[in-house]
Amino acid sequence: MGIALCREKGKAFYVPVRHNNVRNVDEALSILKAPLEDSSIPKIGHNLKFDILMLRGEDTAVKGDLYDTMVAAYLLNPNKSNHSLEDTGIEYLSHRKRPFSEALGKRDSFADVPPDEATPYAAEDAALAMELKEILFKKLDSEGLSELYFSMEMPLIRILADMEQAGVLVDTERLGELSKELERELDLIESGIYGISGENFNINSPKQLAQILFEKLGLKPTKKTKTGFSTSVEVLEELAKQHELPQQILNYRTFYKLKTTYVDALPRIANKQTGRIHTSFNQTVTATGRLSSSDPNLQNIPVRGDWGRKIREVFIADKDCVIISADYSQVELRILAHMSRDKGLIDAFIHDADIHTNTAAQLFGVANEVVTSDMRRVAKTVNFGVIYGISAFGLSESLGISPKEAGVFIEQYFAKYGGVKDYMEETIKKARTDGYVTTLLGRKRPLPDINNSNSNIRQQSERFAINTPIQGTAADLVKKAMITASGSLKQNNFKTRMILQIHDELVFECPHDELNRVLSLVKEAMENALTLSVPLKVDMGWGENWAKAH
DNA sequence: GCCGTCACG
DNA sequence: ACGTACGTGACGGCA
Repeated sequence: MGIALCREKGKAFYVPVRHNNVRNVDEALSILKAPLEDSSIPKIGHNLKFDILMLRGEDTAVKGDLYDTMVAAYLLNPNKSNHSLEDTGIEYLSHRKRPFSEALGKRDSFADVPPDEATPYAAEDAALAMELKEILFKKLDSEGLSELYFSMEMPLIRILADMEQAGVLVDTERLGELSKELERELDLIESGIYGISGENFNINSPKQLAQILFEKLGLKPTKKTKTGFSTSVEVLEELAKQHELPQQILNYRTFYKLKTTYVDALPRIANKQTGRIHTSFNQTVTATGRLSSSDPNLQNIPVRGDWGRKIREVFIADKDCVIISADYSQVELRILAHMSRDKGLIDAFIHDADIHTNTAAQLFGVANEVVTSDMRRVAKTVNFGVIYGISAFGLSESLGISPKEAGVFIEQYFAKYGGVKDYMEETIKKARTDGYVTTLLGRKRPLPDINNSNSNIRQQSERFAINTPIQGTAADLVKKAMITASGSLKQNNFKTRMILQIHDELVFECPHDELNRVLSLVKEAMENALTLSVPLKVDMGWGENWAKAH
């Protein structure tokens, strides 16, 4: 690896750091350390979080303003699936850059690329980033996205680097025990399945499973996929009413998923010395402004059921520390209340009502006191549906009723929440004229198909138009809370580290003696991240592991 | 490399 | 008649 530098357009250099077969690398780094740590010198680069983390490994801080062309390109169009330097160069400069894979050739690491080959490649990177910076940051300005970049996304870069570097401690020994437990469980279920089926087959093959279910046993398929008959949860749950096999398949799938994706995968990734897992928090992936997490994804760790608890118990705090979890209560519905200005919804949140019970009372025309759990379940699904850009079909699918019946619920909802109805119509109308939608803090998502003549495609964009301002504003809010919280932790010289973000939840690792002060600091940062027309509510918990913090 | 499936918010 | 809930990432199977 190394650092590519660019002093002026067209003139760039490559400084090898830890590059194989190059001597004087420490000398190279020592020359660079001063300017890198000089906070009056801005730093330009594509994916600066990577460089920051790499240089931290060389005991070098990167100070000063960060002009990250990857993050800039993302804000300009979050719909794009990748914002690589290659693609961004082509899009904004028609500059066809030599791809990284080509420079790498058959070698495993860039550090093995001979310096006389690595230099022109890396220098091109640096020069391109420098050229892109001029264009992209002018464009951010003209698109009204500069404020969002400089006050939110830029500070976030270092915070995400901190979180990735901190990592999260896992009890690898306990994961080993859980793996054995799951192994035994799976063996048992597997034999049972073969017994019922009368033959051995690959349970993980949807194709072979479909053959057994729908041909051998003659069960009636209820749903199709592109490739054949579906064997998904909904289908198997339906089939379970007629035959004992589908339920066993479901049990098998659940345990298999937990074992392969979490229990067996996590210890492989954990640092052998420290036992900590270091995810990547991706800042330029989602269309709505959320973060994503990968390698491993720590935003989809199981939480439901006994096994969810067992798995979250392995995410533990270091010696003399506790895990703190702080999550926003109903944040998206509160944002909907604020943005729609719907009187009933705002009123419910001001009085801290149980929002789903409240909605149920409205939908079924009864008093809150007589709302049944079934009515509440329906209302909860409707509330989710509203945020997703509700459709009769979608609601009918998730409630297991006819689209006609679902349509009645939707009509009833809009009759009671007229503000939400008007807001949605206005949002779609504005999206049609503008060609994009925005969040409360001005994040944009272009909707190129909002006027498409194909109604399916157009309606999909209409759902994006409804959902993105809500989901995206929630993302803005959490990011702002992260910046405030991490700033306060730093200012007070706390040892507490923010270690995870799961969309509406922040997780901290906190020494015992800081606990009370950190609890109030975090709550303050999160509940006051934005001032809305409804209060923001944060639930907090703490304990020796992530399960107990909930 | 895509598909189906399923873990999370 | 068509095909639809929003946003992700990882796994195994299969071509």
